[in-house]
This record gives sequence, structure tokens and C-alpha cells, in this order.
Amino acid sequence: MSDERPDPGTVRPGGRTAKVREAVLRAAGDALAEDGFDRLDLAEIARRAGVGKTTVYRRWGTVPGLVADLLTEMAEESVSRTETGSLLGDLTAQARLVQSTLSDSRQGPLFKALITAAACDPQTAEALQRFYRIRTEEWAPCVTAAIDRGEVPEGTDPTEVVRAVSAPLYYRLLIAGDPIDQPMADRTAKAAATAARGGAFTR
Amino acid sequence: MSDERPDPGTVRPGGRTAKVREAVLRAAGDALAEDGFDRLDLAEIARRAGVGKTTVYRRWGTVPGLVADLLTEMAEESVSRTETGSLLGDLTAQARLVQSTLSDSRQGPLFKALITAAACDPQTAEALQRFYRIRTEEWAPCVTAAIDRGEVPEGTDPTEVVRAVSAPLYYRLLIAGDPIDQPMADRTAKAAATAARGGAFTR
DNA sequence: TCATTAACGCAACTGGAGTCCCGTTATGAG
DNA sequence: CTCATAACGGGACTCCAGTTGCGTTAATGA
Repeated sequence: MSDERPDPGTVRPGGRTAKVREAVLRAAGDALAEDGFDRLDLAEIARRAGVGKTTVYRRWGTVPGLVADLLTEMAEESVSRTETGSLLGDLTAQARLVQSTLSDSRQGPLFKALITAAACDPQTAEALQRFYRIRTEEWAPCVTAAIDRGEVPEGTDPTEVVRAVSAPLYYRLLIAGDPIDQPMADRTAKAAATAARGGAFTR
Repeated sequence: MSDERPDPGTVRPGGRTAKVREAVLRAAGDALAEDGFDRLDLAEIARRAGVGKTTVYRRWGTVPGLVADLLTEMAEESVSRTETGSLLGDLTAQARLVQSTLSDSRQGPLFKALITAAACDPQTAEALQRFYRIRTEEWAPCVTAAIDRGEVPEGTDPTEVVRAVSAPLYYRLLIAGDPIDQPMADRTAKAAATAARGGAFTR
């Protein structure tokens, strides 16, 4: 098999190709947020993006493939992190950021759809894990700083602490279904900080 | 509209109808666990259940409709709860039960698929919320008991504590993707207990 | 600027999920 | 037991998501 050809869009990625990709990913995000993962139709996305449906099918093939590419794109744009000087302050800032994202009328449904897509397709799951690994690594230093200050015990796993802040918010989004407000986010941060100080996240 | 007819299966629910429902729900569970939500085909389920596909389409109509019915069935079967006498003990028992369920080769994928289905359909979401509300209410008394013992402060929300135990495990199942083992479950229980004792879940 | 060909877009085509029709089975009331 | 009809099953049919073929546009390198 010496005549293997590269993926479409990789040989001439400039100009039109880039514009098409941008338009399609934008349209895919909109459609995901509005209609959800299962009602997604690649032809509809093509129409929204002002692009031939053949192009979408040829370059991304399936819905999970397209979502995986969208996640890769999203992983690239980083969020700036605040540094308050205390673990509770930092975790509260993190919780509030997640809260405002998940309760946003576009981002909330979008993230729900992204997680849904990841649950259905290994390739998308990998992209989602990469996305959250990057986010987690961005927030981990505030736990490391707390260790250095002696606020939490040596051997505390920063990843676990950061996840403990987000997890209950995602639980509400995906399972419980009730609203994700700021008091809730603050309580989550407080719980994680308390548990961390008590040494619950040591290996 | 005086000629509105009842849902199929409600007028003559005995004998054959009940057998069909049982077989179809069983097949649906198997298919969900094996193939996941998005690859579900009602005709395939009918074949597995040894039932005409027309029957499945007529009684349940859509995939989410069938999943919602499966969840209603699952909500009925209750799990017995252990009482250890300490909050940490009770929460650890709860965490280990969730852990063993989510890491089971059939139940894990099944729950992932159920949550996925709920994210795509309001009717299924309601059924899922009912299912977890029942489970939460079953576990809440162990927090109430801890309040009575003076182990955690007055005003602690039992629901929040119980959710805090499960949430990180579901986070792993749906987002992080890494294995859900018993040490992990124990850490989660310890974190929830520590946070509860520290008054993080008071309203 | 020009040639090469990657990438796009249109329109016709295909396969299979979901629907419909109608004959058969068997439930439950009298 | 008998009857009316709820519920089931097989198979034909429909409709549209996804594919294919081919002509057109434009990215890239010389």
C-alpha cells in the first residue's frame, strides 16, 4: 500500500481550507449547543457554514470525528487563571469559572453535548481527556502553592483536588439536572479546600 | 378529540405483553452496555428480544423512549444499605458500591449510556433524575444520623454530602476516563466526610 | 505568471432506519 | 366457553442521512 494519501486539508491548509474549517467548527459548536449531540446532521452543519455537505463528509466523515476536531481546537485556547494567595480563594475562583461556563446558555449545552459525544466514541473521548488534562494542569499550581505554604499536607495530589472542585458541578449538569448557581459553586470550593486541608487527597 | 386511545400495553398488560416488555428491556440493557447509546438500533433490539420490530416501534417509538422506560424499571429495584455507625464508614460503603457498579464490565458502560441518553432527551433526563433521587434518598439517612450524633454540624445538607461522594466517580467515568478503583473510592468518601465535618455542606 | 492538483460543490444515487398495512394470536371480560 | 379486540408479527414501502462521480475553483511551488 504505497499510494496512501494524506488526510484532506493537510496538504493545502491555507486560504479556503482554513476558512472552511473555521466556519464548519463554528457551525458545529452552534448546532451542538442548540440541538444536542444526537440530533446533529452533518448536512445541516454544512448549510449553516455555507459549505457543500460533501466537503464536511469528506474531511470529517462522522459526527464524533467532527466533535473531536472541535475539541482539539478548543483545547488550544487557554484561560487565564487568577492567583488569590489562599487555597480557598483560588478554588473558589476555579469553581466560579466552571459554574459560569456550565450555566451559560450556549456553553452549558455545548459541554453537555461534548461529553455525550465522548461517551459514544473513543476518538472523541481521547480529545475530551486531552482538553481536561490541559485545564487541570492550568489549575494544579494553586494546590502546589498551598502545599508550599503549608496550608495542605505534603503528598496532596493537585489533580484530585482540582477535579473535586469541578466534579459536583458536572454531576449537576449531567445527572441531577438542577441549576448550577454561584452559592453552589462556592460550597463546592469550600468542600474541596476543607477536604484538602484535612489530608483527604494524599496518596 | 374523544377517540383518544391509551398507550399500547396498558389495557392488557398481562401475559404476552409483560413478557415482551421484560425481554425488550433486557435486550435494550444488553445493547446499551455493549454498543452504547448512539449505535442503538430498535430493530436490533427486537431481534435480540425475539420480538417483531413493529412491536418495539409501536410501544416505545424512539430510543430515548425505550431508555426512559428501562430507567423506570431500574428505579424500582432497590439496593440494601449498610449502617456502620460512623459517617466515614457509611460513606465509604456508599463509595465502594458506586465504584463496583461503575467499574463493572456491564454496568459501567450501561450507566454511561443511560446518562448519555438523558443528555439527549428531556423525558429520559427526567427518568434519570427520578432514579438518582431515589438512590440519594436511600443514602441520605446516614448523614442525618451523623448530624444526630453531632459528628457534622446542624444544617448540613444530606443530599449534597451524598452527591459529593458519587460525583468524582462519575467524573472519572464520563470525563477523565481513567480507572475507578477502590482506593479512589475510599479517598472520595474520606474527602466528603472531612468536608462535611468541617461544615462545608451547611446551607 | 503559469501549471499542477488539492480541495470544493453540485446533483444523482444508495442503503437502511423507521412507518404502514393487514392478517394472526391470545388476553380478559361477560 | 365465547366473543371482541388489544397486542403482536411479517413484509412492503418511504424517506433521508451518508456516498459517489465528476466538473469547477483556487492554493502552492516554480
